[in-house]
Amino acid sequence: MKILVVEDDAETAGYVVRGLTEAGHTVDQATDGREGLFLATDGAYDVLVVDRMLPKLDGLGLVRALRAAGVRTPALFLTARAGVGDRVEGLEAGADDYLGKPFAFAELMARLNALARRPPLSAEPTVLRVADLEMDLLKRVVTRAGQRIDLQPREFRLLEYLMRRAGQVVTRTMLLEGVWDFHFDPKTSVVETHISRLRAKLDRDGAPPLIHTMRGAGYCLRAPD
Amino acid sequence: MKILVVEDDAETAGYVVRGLTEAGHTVDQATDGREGLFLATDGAYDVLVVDRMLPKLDGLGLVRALRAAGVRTPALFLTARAGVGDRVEGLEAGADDYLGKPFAFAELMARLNALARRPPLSAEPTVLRVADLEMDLLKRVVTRAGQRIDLQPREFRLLEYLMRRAGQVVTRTMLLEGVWDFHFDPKTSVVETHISRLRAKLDRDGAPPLIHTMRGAGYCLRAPD
DNA sequence: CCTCCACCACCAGGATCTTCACCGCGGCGC
DNA sequence: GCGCCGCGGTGAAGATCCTGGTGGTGGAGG
Repeated sequence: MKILVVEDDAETAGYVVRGLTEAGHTVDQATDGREGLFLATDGAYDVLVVDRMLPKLDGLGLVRALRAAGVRTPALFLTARAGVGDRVEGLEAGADDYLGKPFAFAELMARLNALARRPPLSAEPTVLRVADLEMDLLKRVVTRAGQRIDLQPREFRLLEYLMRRAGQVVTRTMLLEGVWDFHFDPKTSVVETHISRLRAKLDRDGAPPLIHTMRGAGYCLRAPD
Repeated sequence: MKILVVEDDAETAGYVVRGLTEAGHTVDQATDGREGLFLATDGAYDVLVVDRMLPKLDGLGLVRALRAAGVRTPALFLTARAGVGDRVEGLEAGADDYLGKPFAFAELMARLNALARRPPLSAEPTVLRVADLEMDLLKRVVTRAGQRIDLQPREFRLLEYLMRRAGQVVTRTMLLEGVWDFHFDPKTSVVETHISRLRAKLDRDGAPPLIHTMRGAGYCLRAPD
């Protein structure tokens, strides 16, 4: 899930961003309304978390502008007080939900899931499987043929990305964006390096390789025939 | 299904009773603890819905009295506050589940079904166990390999949280929220400090470590392989 | 055979975790 | 009230571990 957090208060922002990141989401951050609007207009987010009061352009204006631009990404407002008046105003502007500060992170998460129309925890697949490779997202444990494999955070993220797109070709650019949050080409072989490390761990004792190189295109995780 | 609702607030009571009746259940009602106890003692109910705060005899006392009288009908507490402290208190008294107000009727229904379906013997576990580590919630006693370990209140809370989620990764954010009731990032190493203290007590005489660091993710309480 | 791309061993910088000493606050006994 | 004591939070120092960059090697494809 890709989330944009627009919040000027560094403390709140940090807390939210950290929590969302820990929960395995990709998070971008903006500290004022103008920047938020700029980022949000590309529409690549699943959901927005927007502070009601912001420098340059406040939350209300931001969402109104977004809607006017035809962006329908659901937005949740963070607000000091969530009185009825505020709520109406916010909903008219095109917000989808409200959360008063201070709030419990768990509640934020639940509401975001609801907004993004994701089934809450229960239905969320907690285990990814490709051939004899398993990844348990809750336990953060990966096994191949029942054998435990431990991965570094980045390796884990990389493998998760690949497993969620098993059978598809995944380009280097996709990986840089999805796993590294790089929106540019670092001109180094970070990706290759990590693919290499991952292979070394996955195919340890002569197991058939799962990660296939698509020369000139990218990589593909697929069960061997 | 036969259900007893003990609730003094007429509005909430009406809401719950109507919903349950419409769902095809037989519902009795009491408006204070004394009356509730009187009705519940005949044990003819499948499940009880009990407000935490009641005139005459509060929910805690009611359930305690019932259990003392040998009635094991599962009980669900409705409560304004559902903090960890309250929960522990409630569990000690013999409640089986908690639901904070305000609540969705669907959730109440789901929880009641779960409670009623539960084999009566296995009431909410009063003892948590992970490998050779045991925590008795009633006695507030923790032992490792039979050896008593005493913990400070906060350490106890932390360990309880971890044990209830044994095998899963628990993020720092989850801990701050669930154990400290912090809804923000304190930007200090409170969590780490207490994890450290807990480890020191748990793994005293060279016992294999139970708390595993998931670098970049959080911690995980798990039996060693 | 040549070129380009992919692979991987190695390293240093830095992020993250661990531990420790210290201190404040509140409870308790006097 | 007063002072002691113990719990629990703070912050910094040090250990540990990750990770991205570099560059040489090897193999695929033309």
